[in-house]
This record gives sequence, C-alpha cells and structure tokens, in this order.
Amino acid sequence: MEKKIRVRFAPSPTGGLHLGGVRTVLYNYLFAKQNKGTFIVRIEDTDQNRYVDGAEDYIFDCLKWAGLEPDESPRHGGAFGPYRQSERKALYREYADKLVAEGHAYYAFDTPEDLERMRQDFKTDENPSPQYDLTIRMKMRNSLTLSPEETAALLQAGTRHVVRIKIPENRQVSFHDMIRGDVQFDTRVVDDKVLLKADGMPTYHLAVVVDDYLMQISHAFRGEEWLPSAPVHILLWEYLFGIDQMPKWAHLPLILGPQGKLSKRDGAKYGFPVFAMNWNDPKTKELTEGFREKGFLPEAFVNLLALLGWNDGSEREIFTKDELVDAFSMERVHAAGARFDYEKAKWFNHEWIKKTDAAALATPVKKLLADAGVHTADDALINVINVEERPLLPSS
RNA sequence: GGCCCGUUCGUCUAAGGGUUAGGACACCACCCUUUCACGGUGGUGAUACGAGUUCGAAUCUCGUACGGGCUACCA
Repeated sequence: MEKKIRVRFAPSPTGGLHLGGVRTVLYNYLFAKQNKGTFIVRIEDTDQNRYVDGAEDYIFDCLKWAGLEPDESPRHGGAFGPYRQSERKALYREYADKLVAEGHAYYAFDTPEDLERMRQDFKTDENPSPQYDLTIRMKMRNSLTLSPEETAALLQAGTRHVVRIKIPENRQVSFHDMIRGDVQFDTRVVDDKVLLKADGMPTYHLAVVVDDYLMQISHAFRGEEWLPSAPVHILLWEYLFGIDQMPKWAHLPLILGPQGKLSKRDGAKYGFPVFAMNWNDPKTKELTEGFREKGFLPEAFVNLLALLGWNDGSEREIFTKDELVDAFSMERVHAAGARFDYEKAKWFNHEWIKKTDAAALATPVKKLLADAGVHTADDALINVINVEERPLLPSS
C-alpha cells in the first residue's frame, strides 16, 4: 500500500502572491488531485519582522479566485493543525533540544555584532562571504567552545542564543529530485545554519522538516532557490525522523523576469503584472496591479502558468483545469528556468475569452466598464460581446 | 570567490542515437475587411563552443563559455 499522497504549499505572509507562487500552488494542486491526495496550505509566519497584515487573507483570496483551494489550511481546517507555524512555536524547541542532546546541533551565544565582526575579520578576496561553518565554529562563542558549566550558566541566566545545526565535516549528501535526478552535496561547504532563533521561533530549515513530518507530507515541491539548502534538510530528516520518512522532492524551475528571478519588489517595473490580484501594501501604501484586475480570466491564468515550464509532450497548449489534472506529470517539468512572456500570456487569455460564452463574460466586462464609469444593461452587453467577435479583454 | 542548477528559433517549448530539427507567442508579407482589430495563408528564425563514445549525436561523457540561484537569527 502506497503512502497517502499529501502535498503542501507553504507561503510566508509577507506580501503579494506572485506568478511563481501561484504556479507552485498549481503544481501541488494538480499533483494532489491526480493522485486522489490532499492539498494543504501551511502558513510559514516564523519571521515576525516580515509579517505583513492582510497578506494571509490575500493569499487565500488569490487561491479562491484561481480555483485552487486547499483541502486543509488554517481556513479550511484539517486534522494536522494548527496550520500556522507561529501557533506551533512550542513544538520546535523540543526538536532543537533533542538535536543538541544528540550532538547534531549546539547552542550559539554570538550576538549580531559578533557575527558582523566575524564576517569582516575572515573576509578575503578568495572568500568574500565567510560562513559560520566547520572552519570557524571553534572560534565562536557556543556550546562547542564553552565548557558545559559555562554553557549551562549562560542558559540558566536566560542569555539570548540560537541553536545551530552541526554539519558533519566530510560527508556526501545526495537525494533524488523528481525533476533534476540525483543531486549531490559535499558537507564541507555547507554552513551551520541557525535552526532556532533567539526569539524562540524556528527558521525555515527546522520548521519545514518538523512540519512536513508531522503533517505526513509525501511530496515536497518548492522553488529552485531552495536547492542549496537541501543538504541541511536531508541531514535533519536523518537525525530526527529517519531518511526513509523524507518526502520526495521536486525543485521547480524559477520563473524569470526580463533580468533574472521575478521579484515581488519590481512589481510595476516590468510593464506587466507579477501578482495574481491587486496588492495594496499596508506599509508603503503602494498598489501593485494583478492579473485579475488586468482582465485575465482565472482559467487562462491557470492554463498559462501550467504551460510555463511544463507540457504534455504533444503540441496542445489549451487545457482546462480538469484536463491539466489528467495530463500533468512532475517528471515532464522542464529543469531550466522560464522567462515570462507577457505577449504569450495575453494570447492564452484571448483564447479563453473566445471559448467563454457571452453571458459568462458579461459579469467581468460589466465590472470593467463600471470601474470606467460606464453602466450597461446585461442584455445589451451580451449582444455587444457576441457581435464584437471577442476582442482582447485586457486593455494593453 | 565558493557551492548548486541550467543551456534547441527573440520568448515558451517538442524531438529520450537515425526527422527537411516540429509547434505556439512575437515579428514580417499577402488575403479578408469602409477604419482599427479579429481571422486566414505563407515567411524569417535555434541545437553555445570544443573534444570524446558511435556506422550515426540536439540527444550519451568530459571540458570550456555563458546564464540563473544560494551564500541572513528571510522565506
């Protein structure tokens, strides 16, 4: 009996949901539905500094609009909650302490200033960004260099500290990626990542492993930017739960903008939307336009995202969501990054507008017109839509 | 700098040893059309480079180059 398929999308509520995020959601969703599995959304809100009010609501609104709603989440319930990491805080400490007790992690008392000084002192032309790793951990203030008594005293006194993973000195760590095949790392070049922060919150590295285990995740899909930290996660799986428990991984290719990784910040600069829906940043008061408001139909948005880095091997490009559920396969996802082409995106939308009947189009068109100050009767509008041979809905 | 990933038309991609290297978007031309679009037909356009394996390489191996990502008490 195969393990039950359970996948998750784990966004952090720090702002708008961009293209790449929605595509990750989509691939998770398609994979789950195809395998009669469960799609989970887990909120990774472990960084209090980056938390943005309203971002979580916004993410769920985007998923609803795109028709990619999860089976389990803080909003949809489920037996594996809580689904917000901030509400699971106490859990992580226990695993961190276990790692320390077993010699796989240690307490570090270095202040941010200490770390800054270390980076300055060890910086050379050959090594412009020194790591807290095996070559320098014995020069820092931590439970490896301090006596057990000193460490105990510091802990007792409530000294601010973090827990760092102790990366083994000379090991090859490898795993099989569903898209890239076997990937191998040498632990000599992996640094001692922080697992538990001074505020008691876990970092992503600890939280993702603990929660994927506790939530019985069978397959973990995430952006390619996570590939370099995979060895840390693999080691944690080995130490904590056993490598045979680890989910199958797939690192999705990045969606590139005109120059490099599509970033949330550059929102407006590209001349096309990067977010699924309009995002109003509560801090900067900045409005970033979304595909929905630009006139994209959710069916088209899903379709174009699916084909950005994946195809079914035929020359077909237009798929409904249900057809995607049948046709999708992670192994056919292209390994190379895909540059987003807005012209092609508009073509997808155009195709969907042609496919959609006039009555269904009336509602969004009416809203568009109303926003522009034009009010119409439904019947008249439907007639116009039929007569006008479906011009492009988006204005540009 | 180090590590990891990648490299087929401008862009998204097909072709998993033998094809005139296929399709889509964009672009160009022509047709349709009272205008602009839409639509139709056709066209320009790619295997990064160098070795090797093989009767035969876009496809397998190695090197080089280039691109991207990571290198935070962010995810």
